[in-house]
Amino acid sequence: MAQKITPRATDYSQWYIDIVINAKLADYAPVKGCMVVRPRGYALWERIQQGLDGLFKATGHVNAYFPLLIPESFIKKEAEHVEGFAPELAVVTHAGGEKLEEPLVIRPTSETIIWSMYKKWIQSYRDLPILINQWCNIIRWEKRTRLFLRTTEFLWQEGHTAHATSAEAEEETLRMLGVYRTFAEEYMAVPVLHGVKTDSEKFAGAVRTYCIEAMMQDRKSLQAGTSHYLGQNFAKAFDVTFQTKDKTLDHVWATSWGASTRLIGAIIMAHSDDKGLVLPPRLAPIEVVIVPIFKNETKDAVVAFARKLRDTLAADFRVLLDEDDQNTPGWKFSEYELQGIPVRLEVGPRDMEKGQVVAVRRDTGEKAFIPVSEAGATLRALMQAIQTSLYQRALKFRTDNTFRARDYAELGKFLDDPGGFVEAGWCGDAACEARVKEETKATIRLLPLDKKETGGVPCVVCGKSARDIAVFGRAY
RNA sequence: CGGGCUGUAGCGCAGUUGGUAGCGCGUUCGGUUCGGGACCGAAAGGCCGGCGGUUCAAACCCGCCCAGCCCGACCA
Repeated sequence: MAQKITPRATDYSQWYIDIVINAKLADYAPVKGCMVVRPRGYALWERIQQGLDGLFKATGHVNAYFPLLIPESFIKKEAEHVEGFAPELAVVTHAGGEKLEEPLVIRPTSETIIWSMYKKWIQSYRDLPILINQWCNIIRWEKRTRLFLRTTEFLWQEGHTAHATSAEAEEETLRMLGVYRTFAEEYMAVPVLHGVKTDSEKFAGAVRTYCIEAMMQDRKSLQAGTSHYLGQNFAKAFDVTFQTKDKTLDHVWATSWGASTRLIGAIIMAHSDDKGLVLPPRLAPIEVVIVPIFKNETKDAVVAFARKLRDTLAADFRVLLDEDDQNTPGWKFSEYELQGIPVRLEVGPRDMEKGQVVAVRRDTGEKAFIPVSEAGATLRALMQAIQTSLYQRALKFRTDNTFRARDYAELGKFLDDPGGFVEAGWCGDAACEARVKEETKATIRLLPLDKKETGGVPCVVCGKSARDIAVFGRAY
């Protein structure tokens, strides 16, 4: 078979690539570091978009669109911002056959162009808050790329909000972090830690960066969403002020938050197995595939039966009926397992006689015979069970691979064997953080938001009293 | 951007001391099949990643470039 998935145990990286390519989620593009999102990958992205967009709208946000091209001078206005992004910028220097007066940066993120506009739109506290999100593509020139996880161009959403007070902006930052957390856990079935980044890991231009982090099956961490409290940094850089209720002038307070097609990588690496993709029902573009099983003489009857079943289910489920008579049922079973469709229904002559169908779960392989009359209700329950089970399994995996290190030697030991998240005391000094990174390749993924008491433990590196319990891990 | 591996039919690979390329799967056509990746027969499919060099002659030797993967440095 041409379609062969390298087992996870043999080569995890190759397994991931094999899934993406063989499940036809994406393919390599002619330009280095770029990928084509194929229809099956894009359908998944559309499900993600719908889910997130619904949550954004429910929290009062609206969508808009800002340009791809940003004057180079804009990027340079916020000192930290330019320093952070300079190495990964793609810049247009020529257009219309002429050299441009001012080079145009292809957006790596849109804070600058958006805040240049907010300056025009905001005069009074009455203009606030502004709660805008945009869905778009961005370009960051990456040295080392991986399908969905890190590509030169990628799709994402970026929310940019403007507020009258610091407290309001802080509240918004945390609200959106909560939205990401809800989405990851309830839609993607991926449990996440939520917390704040250390200064060395925070967004260039932010006061504070919050994030959600998920553990993949190789025990590495994947940052799945970020929410930034920007303070007045961009308002000051773009001179965006407003008149307050008590007639004073103040700079506007800001947030920004984003999640990208990387979420697809998270879903793949959290749930899939050596047979292929495993998708959470809530986000699966197709929830149920019906595979009719027939011989020439039984084909008409079985297909008619299957079509009726499909038409019944179509009202409540995203369902596909595969009537193809060239591939064998066995071939189809493998193919749809590779594609990650949560439930397969097999219907053959024997089932038809008994008025039943065979339901097979993608996640466990478990088979059940269910009466056709109860198919809808049973499927509904099955989807819920799969969704819950995927989450619980991922949560157990994370719990089983989260450790508490008492000293530096233990930190290194846990990171190497078996790997995973390691909680340890941290004094807050960047030097201690840097030493861990240098010597173990692990970073502080976050400082948990639901703060754990340090209990008087020392910093795992220097031994001074710890300010926080930090979560260390190797990351994508 | 450094170190390593790889690049030959759509995919996976073979190709001897340099002599203009082969296997499996897939594809197309015909037929038989069909409850876990079916079988028989026939056929199509190649600028050997690209450019340059050595040679009477290069998939093979040399140089440069490009791409992919892995390991580092940098990042969603």
